[in-house]
Amino acid sequence: MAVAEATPPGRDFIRDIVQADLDAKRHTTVVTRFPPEPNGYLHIGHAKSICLNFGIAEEFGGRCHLRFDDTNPTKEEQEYIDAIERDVRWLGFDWGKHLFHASDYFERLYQWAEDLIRAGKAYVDDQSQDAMRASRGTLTEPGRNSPYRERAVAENLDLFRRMRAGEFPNGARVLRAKIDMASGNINLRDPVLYRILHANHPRTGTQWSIYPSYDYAHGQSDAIEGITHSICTLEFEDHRPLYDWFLDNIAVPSRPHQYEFARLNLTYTILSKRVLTELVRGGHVGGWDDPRMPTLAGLRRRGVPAEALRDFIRRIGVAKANSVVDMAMFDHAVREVLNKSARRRMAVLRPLKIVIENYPEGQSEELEAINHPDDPSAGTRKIRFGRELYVERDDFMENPPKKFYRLSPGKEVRLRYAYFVTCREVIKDGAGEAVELRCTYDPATRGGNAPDGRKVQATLHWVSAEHSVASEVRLYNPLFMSPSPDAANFATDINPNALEVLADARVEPALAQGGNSPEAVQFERQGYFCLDPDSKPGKLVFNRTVGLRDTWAKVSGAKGA
RNA sequence: UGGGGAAUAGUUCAACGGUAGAACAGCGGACUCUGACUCCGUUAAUCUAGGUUCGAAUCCUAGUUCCCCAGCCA
Repeated sequence: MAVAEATPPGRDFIRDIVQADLDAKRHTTVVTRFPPEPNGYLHIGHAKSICLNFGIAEEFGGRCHLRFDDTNPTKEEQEYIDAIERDVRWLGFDWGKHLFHASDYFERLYQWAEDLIRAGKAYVDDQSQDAMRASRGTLTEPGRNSPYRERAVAENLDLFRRMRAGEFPNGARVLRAKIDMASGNINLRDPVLYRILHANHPRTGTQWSIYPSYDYAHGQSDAIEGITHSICTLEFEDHRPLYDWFLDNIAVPSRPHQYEFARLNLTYTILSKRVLTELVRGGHVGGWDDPRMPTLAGLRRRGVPAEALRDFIRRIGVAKANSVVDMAMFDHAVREVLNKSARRRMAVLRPLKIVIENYPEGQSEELEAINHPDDPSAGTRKIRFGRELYVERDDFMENPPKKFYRLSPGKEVRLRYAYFVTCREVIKDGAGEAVELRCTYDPATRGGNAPDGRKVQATLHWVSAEHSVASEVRLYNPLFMSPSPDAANFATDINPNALEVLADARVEPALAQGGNSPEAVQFERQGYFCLDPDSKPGKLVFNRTVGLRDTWAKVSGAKGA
């Protein structure tokens, strides 16, 4: 069961159908299923399907099954099975005892295939794959009947049993449904029900040497489980007549119906298992859980809360029109959740040293900082102030443009929770790069307010040079440079700056306490971050989940940091 | 040129013969010890052409554009 959503679930055409079926008493309970093939990791596109299927079951008081569509042992692995279960749970859904596999039904599917043969509705075809392709016809021309199409029932039965017994090599024969080689719908041109595959199946081992096709297995599996609404993506729309054909020609225990919706697409993102697999295998990313990946594992490691993902899915709705959702929509959903929950901390990503000349050497003091501006119960913490500090390099400009509110020579700003400071002098290296600022502070502004009421334009985050902790910070940008990347040429579109490693960041000591808790934090004025599992006791690694909205970056035309 | 789908603000989704609305993005402003958050305001759409109707995004006709299908993948 998912945690309660802050906002009610949306309405969509599928929920309307479910409601109508319930109203018309066509069903008493709703049963849906999420049917992943364990040949890769789940991604954000699957999250849409998961939220739809589990969400509907929950809202209408029904149930949702997790069913592995494991009909192709040449592509499926146990690692993926485990990852899928982990990811669905993390997303916030529970299938209870309703965990199934298409392979649970192999024997029944096989018997039904024999039934079809006996009824003269299926036959064993000896044609080569090429010959079959050639006789299938084209989009505009009908196909031709196989020379084996009128084989006697007894011979079909014998050959099919021998296929099962493993007497023939891979590809030697297939079992096909006898439907209509002239159909305008190519799925109905005598589709393959079984192919010979001498392969080791993650669950059934070498017990089988023939495996059912997706089309043959899916609807019947639905029927066995009593699925009422079998929800899938648009590309299966023209498989529906075949889905129905099997259910109409086999003595199935229930009669499910298939409905199709448009899959999710996101700007700057490719959601194709083939491409994601290649990204991993080709070493373009660190793994399936690389935070640059749109996988649930990657998003989780990046720090995206499951709640934000669910909320995002709810916002984008469900329809039948192909669409591409703006990544900004996703970022917004993430920020919305994190803004409410994340504790505030200070961290300097690209440090620039400042020395407070009128602050006593060898001295430091504690100041109080609040942990969450909108949640007093989050409490406060102490932060250390001293003579030598770090501020963000981007917060200083020697020759600032008009609207630059931050530090520049002669300018006074506030250091958050601390004092007003004024930049007096810029120390540069040989290349003319500022390496240190000499500043003064006003002791009367302790805590951040001036008794004389004078204002400053900016408040900067900072850390103590002595007390802060050196850390690594990893910033993430879109994996692809193009807003609509082409899956066929993805390699040339990979963004070389998708991962930016900041090796010399300095974070306030509070971030080094509390061990490796994955809790999300906000680095003030920067974004939301979480601890990466690469962190070690002496070396913390933070991932930027998403940056804060940055109006200044837009105004200044700076590239997104 | 066969079969199956889809077209509404920049984007995603509503409106189910009766005032075209929301969210995100954008723009302007208020507030602010985060150029964040929050709040206020605002720009902006029915693929085209006919028809039916008192009234059409919705129904009809004809077009246009886009997506999917010729795996022994799912």
